[in-house]
Parts: sequence; C-alpha cells; structure tokens
Amino acid sequence: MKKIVLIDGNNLMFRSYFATAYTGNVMRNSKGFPTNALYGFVNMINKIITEESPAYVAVAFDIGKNFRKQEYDFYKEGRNATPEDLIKQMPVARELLDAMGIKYLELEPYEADDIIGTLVKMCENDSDFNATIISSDRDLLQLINFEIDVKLLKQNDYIRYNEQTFKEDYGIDPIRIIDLKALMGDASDNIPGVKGIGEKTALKLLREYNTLENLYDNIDKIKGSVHDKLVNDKDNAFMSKKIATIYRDVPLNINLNDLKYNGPIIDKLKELYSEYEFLSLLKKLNSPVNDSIKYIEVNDDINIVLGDKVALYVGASDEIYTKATVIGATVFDGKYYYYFPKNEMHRLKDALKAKQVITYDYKKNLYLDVDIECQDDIMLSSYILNYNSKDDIALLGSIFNYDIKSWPNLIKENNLEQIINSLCLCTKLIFEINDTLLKKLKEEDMYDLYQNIEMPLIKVLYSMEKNGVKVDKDTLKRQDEEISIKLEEITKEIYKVAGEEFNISSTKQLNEILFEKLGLPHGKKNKTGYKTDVATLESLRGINPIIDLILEYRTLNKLKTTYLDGLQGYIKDDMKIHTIFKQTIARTGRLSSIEPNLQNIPVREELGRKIREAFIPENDLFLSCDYSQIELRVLAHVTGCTHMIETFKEDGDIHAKVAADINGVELKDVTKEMRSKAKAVIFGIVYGISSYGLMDNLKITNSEATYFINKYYELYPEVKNYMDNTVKKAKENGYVTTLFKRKRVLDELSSTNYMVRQSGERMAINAPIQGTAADIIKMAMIKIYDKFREEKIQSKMVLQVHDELIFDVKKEELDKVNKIVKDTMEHIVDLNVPLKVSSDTGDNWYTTK
DNA sequence: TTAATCACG
DNA sequence: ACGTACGTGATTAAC
Repeated sequence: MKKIVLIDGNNLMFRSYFATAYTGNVMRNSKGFPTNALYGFVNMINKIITEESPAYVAVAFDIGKNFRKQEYDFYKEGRNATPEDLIKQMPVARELLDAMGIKYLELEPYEADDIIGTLVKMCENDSDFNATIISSDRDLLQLINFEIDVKLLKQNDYIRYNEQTFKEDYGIDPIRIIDLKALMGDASDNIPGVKGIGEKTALKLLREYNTLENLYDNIDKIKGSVHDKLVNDKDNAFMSKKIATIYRDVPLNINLNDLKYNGPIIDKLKELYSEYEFLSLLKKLNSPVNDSIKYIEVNDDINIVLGDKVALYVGASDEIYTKATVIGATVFDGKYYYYFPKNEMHRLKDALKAKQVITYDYKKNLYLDVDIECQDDIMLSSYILNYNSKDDIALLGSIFNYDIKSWPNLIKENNLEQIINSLCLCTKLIFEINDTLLKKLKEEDMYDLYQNIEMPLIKVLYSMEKNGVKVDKDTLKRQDEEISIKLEEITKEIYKVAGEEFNISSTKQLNEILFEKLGLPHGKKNKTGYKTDVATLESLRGINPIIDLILEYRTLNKLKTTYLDGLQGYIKDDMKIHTIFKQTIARTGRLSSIEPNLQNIPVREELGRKIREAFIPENDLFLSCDYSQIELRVLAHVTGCTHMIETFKEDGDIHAKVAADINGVELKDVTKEMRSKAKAVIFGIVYGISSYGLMDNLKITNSEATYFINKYYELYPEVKNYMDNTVKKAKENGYVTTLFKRKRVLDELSSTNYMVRQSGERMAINAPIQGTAADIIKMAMIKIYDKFREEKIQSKMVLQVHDELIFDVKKEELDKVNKIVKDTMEHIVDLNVPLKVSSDTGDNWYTTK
C-alpha cells in the first residue's frame, strides 16, 4: 500500500492567515511583505509530514474563476473579500512547496475540493494507494470510503474520520454529506438548503430516507412544518445538492506516481526561509538535530542517579483521571530525563526517596496511585499567580515558550515516542519554572496562601474524590421512568396545541411556533431570535396553554437528561460517583466540580430535589454543615459596616433588618415582600449592583430600584465607601485581593470598552467577597481533615458545595464529628462578626436538609 | 465551535 | 447613548 496525503492548500492558507490576523497585526519581513499565512502554512505542512510520514503528497489550490460561481452567481456570495495581504502570499506558498519537494495542483475553473475529489477517484481505481485528506472543511467528508480517510482540522486539534467512525458519528454514509448539505445548506458558501432545517433534523430525515431523492419520493409520509418547509424549498434542495457535490473528473493529466514525496531541496528552501525571515525554521534546517529529547528508559539494568530537585510528570490515558490508567512517567533533574514505563512505575518511589519533587497536578498523581510526596506543584502556583492557564500544562507551557502538544491529540496518535517526548518536555517546564513561580509568590505576598491553603488542600480533595459518594442507580432509574412518562404526555400535548410536531428543545423551532405560528407577543431578542428562557415564558403565562406545557417540558427534560440519565453514567463498579474537584478553574478561588458536577444537584424545587434521594451514605448517615450567609458576613467584616456587624453579633435576621431600615418601620412590621426585596438588594450589592440589574431581578421600575440602592447606601455608608475604594484601588493596582491575599487580576478595568470596564468593576467588588468565603471554607476543610486523622475518625468528608460540607458518617461518631466540624468551621478565622454554621443529618441527601 | 438554557452557591 | 447583577458545568441544537 502506498500512502498519499491530499492537502487542501487554500484551506490551510486561510486558516493560518486568520489564526493571527484577527489581532490586526500581520507578521511581515523587514521589507514589509506579509508572511503570517506562509509561516503557519509551512509549519502545518511540516507537521503533516511528521505525523503522517506519507510516501506521496499533493496540495490542491483554487485558482481563477470557478464553475460553480459561473453557474450559480450567488455561490459564496456575501463572503468578505480575501484580504490583500493574504492574496499576496498565495503565489509564495507555491514556491515554498516546490522547495519542500511537494507537488501542487491547480486548474481553472475547478476548486481545490474538485482536484482532491479527482485524486481520490484515481486512488479508488488504483488498489495500490490509500489516501488521507487534510482540511478543516467538512464538505470533503463526502470523499471518505474504505481506503480514504479525512483528518478534519480543528482549533489546536483534529478528528480523523474513516468510513466506520463517520457512520458511527453521523449515522449515514459519507457520500450523503451532499444530501445533508442539500437540506441544511451552508452559510459560509451561501448554499441555501431548505430554510428552517438544521443539521439535527436533516440527519434524522436522511437516516430514515437515505437520499434526497428518496426523501421527496416519500414526502407524504412526513408531517407538520418539516413537510411544508421541504415542499416550499424543493428546488433549492436539489440545486444545493448539485452545488455541494464534489466534481471528480478534473482533467489533471497526471499520474499518482508523479506525486512522490522526495524531501526538500535544502538550498532552495534556505533561500526562501531567509527571504521571508523564518528564522526558527532556518535554524532547524541548519542544525538538523532531531529535536526529540534524549531520555533514559528505566529497566532492571538502569542505575538511576538524580539530583536533589526533581520534576515528575505522570502520563494518563485520559485527561479525566477518574477514568484513566497510567501510561508511564518521566522525571527530570535538570540534567537527565528518565522514562518509567507503566510496568516500571514501582521504581519511582525508591528513585525519588528524599528528593524534592515538583509536579503538575499532584492530585492526579495521587488518584492514579503514584504515591510520591511532593514539595511544589506548578499547577497551583501558576493558578494563584493568575496565569489563567486553567489546568492545561500545554497552555502554561505556551506562556513560557514551551511547545507542549495537547495531550488528547498525543493519546489519539498513540505514538509512544512522541508521548514520551512530550512527558519529558512537561518535566522540563516543571523543573525550569518552579523557582520563578515560587519567587513571584513571595514577591506578591501569596506564598502563605500557596503553602498553607492550596497545597495542603490537595490531599483533602484527593481523599474526597477517591472515597466518592454512593449513589443508588435504581432510585435514578425509577425516577427516570416516572419522568419519562410525564415527558411523553407533555410532548404530545405540546404537539397538539402547536398543531404540529417539532423539536421542542430547539429554540429556533420554538421561535417559529410561538411567535410566528401562534403569534404570541415576544420579549427581548438574542443573537438567534427572540428569547424563550424561563423569565420570558413566565411573562406569557395564561396567554396560551402551550407556555405552561413548555415550561414543564423544560424542567422535566433538564432533570432527565442532565441528572437522571446523566448521573447514571458516572456510577462506577463500587456504586459510587467520583467527581473531580477542580482547584484551578474559578477566578475567585472557589472550587468547581466536573464529570459529573456535584455542586449543582437540584435543591430549590421539590421535584428536582427528589434526585438527592439517590445519594446515600456508605456508612450510616449524611451530615451536612453549611455556613449561614457567609458572603454577607464577609461583606460586613470587610466593609466594617457597624449596622450589619451589630445584626450578625445579635444573630439577627439581616434581610429583615435591612428591610426595616429601608422602609423606616419597626422590625416586627416588616412584611414578607419587604424582606425579599431587601434580600435582593443585598445580593445585588455583593454582585456589584446596577439599578437596571436590580430592576430586572425584582421586576420593579428603574426609579424604584435606584431608590432602594441609594437608600441602602445612605443607611450603610461604609458599604458604599468600601465599594468605591475597592474599585479605585483595583484600577490603580490592576487587581483585587481577598482577606487571605488571594489576588484576582482584572485586565478588564483598563479596557477601552465601557461595557467590559463596567463588568470589570463588578468583578472587582464581588471577587474579594466570594473569594474570601472560598478561602475560609478551604481552611476549614484542611483543619477538619487533619483533626479526623488525629482522632482516627472513620467518617468521611465527601462533598463541598461552596458554603457547605457534606460528610458520610458512622453513627457512633456523629456527635464527635458534628462538634469538630461545627467548631472548626465557626472558628477557623476570627472576623469582627461571628460565623454561624447550621447542620442537619439524614439517611440520604434528600432528607438531609 | 458557539449560543442558549438551566442546574447550583 | 450605551446595556447591564457574581461564580461555575452539562446538555442540546445549529452554525
């Protein structure tokens, strides 16, 4: 078999041009000639050659007029003109390809797609060849067959489709892409398709009727608005199909064997790299050292010698480590790289004994049973330092000019050498930037936060994740059955009221039904049409029975898909769910929870709350302890507001107190409505209020909202003062801090965009409050964890939900646990207001209120 | 990929 | 005149 790679040249040039041009600065050589697209293009081609190692390569280009445009003058209409700077670079791409020893093909009036289609046909007729097509254009997927696959480029990533994976994904044959385009159209090429039919509906139809022709032969079997849409746009559909079909008989007059790749013509390539000033490429060309890192693979015969300070990085089979296995690990001491294959991992412990180990995501290592004590973790230090690299080592690497490949890609490629190389590069990064990060932590006065809060928290979170929380699948299934029945009934009713069947989950289709067909009054618009969210629908209640039905559908469907169905997939063999608590995502310092998110299990509505019945203790009962109004207490503390402090000290009702003050009445005369409005005002303060926001939230007039806010400021001048000062200081410094010195950098504050700046100001007000509360509960968690160990308590902390901790408790330990937890939470810090914790127990999460 | 929606604090 | 509460994650549809 001869492997040929077919590259969509125009596509690559456009991609690399726009990848950098959006900033407004196009890279140029010293003569002012634009080079950004070319530089990206060459890098992409080099990458393709390395990754695919093809024996044959061809690059196809568009050139001159194209026959589709001649036939259909609207084709690709409305596209922005190709930028002058990109047009200039196009011929040079051809020169570069010549120098790289790669053939390119172009022929008027055909497009690159048609040339690739023709080459594919030639491969099909010559059993010696198999081909890989490379582009980001999904149109080319129609060319897939048993020996043709497509590497579909994405941002920093790609998907490889072959005949089988395509069918699995789409449920239709690859060639049916043309029927798909016929129905759904293509906005970027201005192909009309059938108006109102999107990918979802189109695929559903094609899975049933296979081709466009057969679909129209059976048009009478299709009901409702879909039928009408199809009938209305029949001509467009067939025309769209014609346009979308790649032409495979371009008179190329070449032989596949002419496309052999023989490597670059070095002198010619050097000349071009010099002219366009691709210095890094030139350097690589001049010193053809293979840039893979030299490492020592550990086995019986290897004597491991390491310095005192060592970086460790563990490779896992999946980014979600709760479903991953270890592939291997590398260590680097500044001098040597050692690679520990999976079956040699047991040697790590000895090798790293008494060493200062530095990691990236220590919690992942622990979860994967790589039980090596660690001194520093650069995922945490870089998070605290506001590098905003989330939990992505490749992203962190890019900030320090390390070209670390995205891990999911490496896993997909399944090339062990490349994987090891990347592991080595990760340890290099870890080793080389750790000291810099530590120095910065000290300079910015955050070393304490790092050393005494975030680092110790790792083991606490690890223990919670590893322990997991028990979930009863049967309870979920039972509830699922009940809700599914209701859902079906409601669906039928909705169809009846609407007079047709449609996809209720599609806001686009819902728009047509509600605001066109039924002519209901519409509210605000969003980018895709009129809004159909709860607030909008609530205001339409009573006008038409469909509104209540849709609201109920939404509620039930959410419960079913996200929770009842969704959660089941996460229950492991031990009958437990093991979420991952992300320590480096939230910009305020909060934790977040993924796969699944256990911090948003329904609680506010009774029906949803029932889902908590499925969460059951492994021991005897759950204990839930939550901070009562911790953010408001923090607000009282940081503002020094005497009224609020006084109320909290007396354990009074803060919302009622504010209501009484605003309305100028006695506490005993505060009505429910007064209290709830006051509560909204207080929350607004924490969020960095605007009168419009409060108006929207409370459904009151703007002047009422303004009145409330002003009244609040008048009564509590310290709060107003704090807010003004915080924003002022934030603008001076570029950041805000929590009580425990956690910084949030806010570039938004210096934005030239008014809206962005305003938003930045709200973040500046909110972050110290939300963040301080997060710091407090983190400290409490660490102390509770330590006390449990000291006192050999077997009950476990299992969940954290921002201001609440949940424990899976042995009944004989309940009193002791309750006391430790409550005491610790309430006294972990000494503010000028007391912290109050309320607790409850139950035999499942639902009964634990 | 992005937008809309909705679940939580 | 603008366009608006803070922080998250999962699912779905359609670009």
